[in-house]
Amino acid sequence: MAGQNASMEDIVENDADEEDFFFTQTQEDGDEVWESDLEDARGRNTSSASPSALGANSDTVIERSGHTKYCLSSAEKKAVHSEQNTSALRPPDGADAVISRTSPSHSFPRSISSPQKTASTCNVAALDSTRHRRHFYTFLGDKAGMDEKKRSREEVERIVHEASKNSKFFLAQQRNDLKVQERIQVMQSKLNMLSEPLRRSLEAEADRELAAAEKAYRTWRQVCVVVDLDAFFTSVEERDEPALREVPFAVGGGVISTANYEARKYGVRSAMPLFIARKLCPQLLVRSTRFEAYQTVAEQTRAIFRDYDPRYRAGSLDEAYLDLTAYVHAAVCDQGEEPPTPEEKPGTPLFAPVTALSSGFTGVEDSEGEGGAAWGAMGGDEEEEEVRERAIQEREASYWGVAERVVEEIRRRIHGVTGVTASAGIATSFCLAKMASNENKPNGQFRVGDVASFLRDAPVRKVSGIGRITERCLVAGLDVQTCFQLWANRALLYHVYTPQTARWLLCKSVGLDGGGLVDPEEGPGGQRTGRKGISRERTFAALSRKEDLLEKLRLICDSLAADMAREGLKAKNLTLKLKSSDFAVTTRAKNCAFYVSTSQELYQHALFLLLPQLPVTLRLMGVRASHFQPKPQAPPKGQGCLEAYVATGHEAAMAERPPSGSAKKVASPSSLGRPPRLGEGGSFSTGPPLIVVDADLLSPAGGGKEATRATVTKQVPVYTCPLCNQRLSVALSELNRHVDSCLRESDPYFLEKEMPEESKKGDVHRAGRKPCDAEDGATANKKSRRSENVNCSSRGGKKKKLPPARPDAKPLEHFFGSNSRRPTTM
DNA sequence: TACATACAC
DNA sequence: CATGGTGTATGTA
Repeated sequence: MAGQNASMEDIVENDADEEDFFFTQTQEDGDEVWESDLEDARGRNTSSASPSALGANSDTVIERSGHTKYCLSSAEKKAVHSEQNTSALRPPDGADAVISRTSPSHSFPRSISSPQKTASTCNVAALDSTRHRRHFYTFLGDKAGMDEKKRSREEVERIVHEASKNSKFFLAQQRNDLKVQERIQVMQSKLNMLSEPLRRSLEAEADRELAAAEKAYRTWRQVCVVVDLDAFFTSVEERDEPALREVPFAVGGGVISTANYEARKYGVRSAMPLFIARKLCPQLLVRSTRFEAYQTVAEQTRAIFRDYDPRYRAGSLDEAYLDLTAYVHAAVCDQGEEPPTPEEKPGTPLFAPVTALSSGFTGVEDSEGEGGAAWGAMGGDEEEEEVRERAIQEREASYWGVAERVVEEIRRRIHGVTGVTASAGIATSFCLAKMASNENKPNGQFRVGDVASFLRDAPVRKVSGIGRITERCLVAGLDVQTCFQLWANRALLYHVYTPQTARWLLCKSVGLDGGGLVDPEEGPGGQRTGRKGISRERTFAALSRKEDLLEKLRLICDSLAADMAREGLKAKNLTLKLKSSDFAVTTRAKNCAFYVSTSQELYQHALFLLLPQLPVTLRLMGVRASHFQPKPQAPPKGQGCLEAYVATGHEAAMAERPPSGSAKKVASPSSLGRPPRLGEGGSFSTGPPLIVVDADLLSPAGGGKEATRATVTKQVPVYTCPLCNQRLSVALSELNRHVDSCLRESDPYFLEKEMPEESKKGDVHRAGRKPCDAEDGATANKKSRRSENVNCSSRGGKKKKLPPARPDAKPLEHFFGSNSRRPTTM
């Protein structure tokens, strides 16, 4: 990837402040977005392709420094593909630079590029002058497709900038950038205070942890493979309509999901808004997504993966993690050979021989001479050792050769069955395989042979899990750009990051999975944890009017409830997400007293979270449900509600209850003073909002966990208000009043339904709770909104937590009023 | 627990 | 004119 290499150097070396804007990069090299991780219905049927059926006809093999690259066939190969990063293979000059930058004497004490500033004194201009601008452009990915560029990188930058610079989005990005900049300043001042003794002890700690991680995770024989479908969405479309292949083409809606390689030549990228894409490439052809088709293809590929690793993990529709160790071992044995044993290559700290590195030592392949001793002591009979060594290397080569042919076969089969090409990475850990899968796409594969040389010059950003922000912190804060530098500055990591994060970074720097943080991509041992949450969110043209916002909320809740019903989920925790028209994001969460699942329940609780935030002008709302009710797996027979309640307390009783709908009266709903409305099924969006207080919501929660039903009925009951979670030790009539007041605040239509018109307004906020906002009444009356009243500019002032029972009126920050009444998009 | 952030895709 | 949606995890108070 000569082109890629050039761009990376561009990024790394070009500190010039030639641009007067910075822009955050969202996603540099993902091919696809918008792919939710649909349930991987991994079957356990392990039909197995014969290992001996390996394709032995790889067309292209390029081997250097232990890395091997395969190409399916040159005819199938896209033109954009080119050489791999050669700088990683050419240590001398690059290595020198690296060493000098990271030698202890340089890394401590830290020199700081800009004068010490407290975070509060930062301003855009000052930050601007010290900025590595190029990191912050959006959509300027350095992937293949740019090397035959019809548009130069500079041109793309200019166009993107032009289209972005006056947008609210852009301003929001700048705000976020400032925050990150403050973080970096904090990091730097922390580093300034790092004493040499402390640095040494941190380094020792880092080395201890790394040694432990090496021992626990380093493998030399595990065949980890990451398979990734190329430009997935567009590839599927192109398969069905080959003419699309020849023209710049993308799949997406308002935002590009995937651009084909033609379009990428123009700078069109995933996550790029369509209007910018059109500026870059006016003739761009855009289609909307056809998820069913992609899903079908994904399932076809998964059937193939299962043949090689029944425990494979699907990272997404277009990505899978396979452990081919067993398969490859079997294949090697089938060839009448003997796979190398683990003992033949004991794990060794990767960068440990620093002195060897600085003197040009490049790793295992250089097993002759003095450097080799660092990787495996050669003792005793030298000649015998050499013979043994050679035999090992032969078996080694054979082993990985088989692995590469297996992966090639997998890719060939994928292409044959689905018509879509795939790229793959092969390595001894998944994080390395993941990095490698990007080395040689499209339609190529890459094996990490010599880990040290692969990582030495690898930009930290290539590590899955190190994103834009972390990269910036590492580069600007620690002057760390490559994985090797990450390792070399490990003491600093332990100083500025939490031990957990530092450990994780350190592990990645040497290509180790694990390290404490759970990697969503890799996952420990292929364990699949059930889903933790489910959410729906929607962007729309900015809205201010209360009834408009509530309408959106209802639609979202309807949709979420449908999804939850489909999966049989009931949740106890709800999070409301708001994005104001200026792109500031706020979340508000609450625990519900009881599990909720219906649209009505979701709506009531979400409303309770939303109302204290009003007035706001929003462009997005979302609701997330989490803390699910445990699924009734093998429900214990004969154990009724009561026993469960007594045995394990209220929670267990909740869990044991039959699904909604059956008898569950605890407190009479009719006692609320008005007729119960609406049965179970009705969709919320079909009628006006209705208040429904499920009988379930009003169950008494006794004075303690040990309380039984019997005692509850005898004592003064303690109720939990279903909306505000307040525990009330009151008579039922008093409870009813309380609930009414909660409802009054959470449902603007309540009064219309319950009271004569006249009495509405003055009565809205009487229940002893702080009014959400003085304007509520006006809002409900469809008055047009003043906008200048809420500009609460206090940055940095910590928000007080909102006690669920008495939410403060807390308008969103950066409220920019808007009276836009455009038709909504939902 | 609640909230803000970061990340992947 | 105009910048997405779903899910996971961590840091912090």
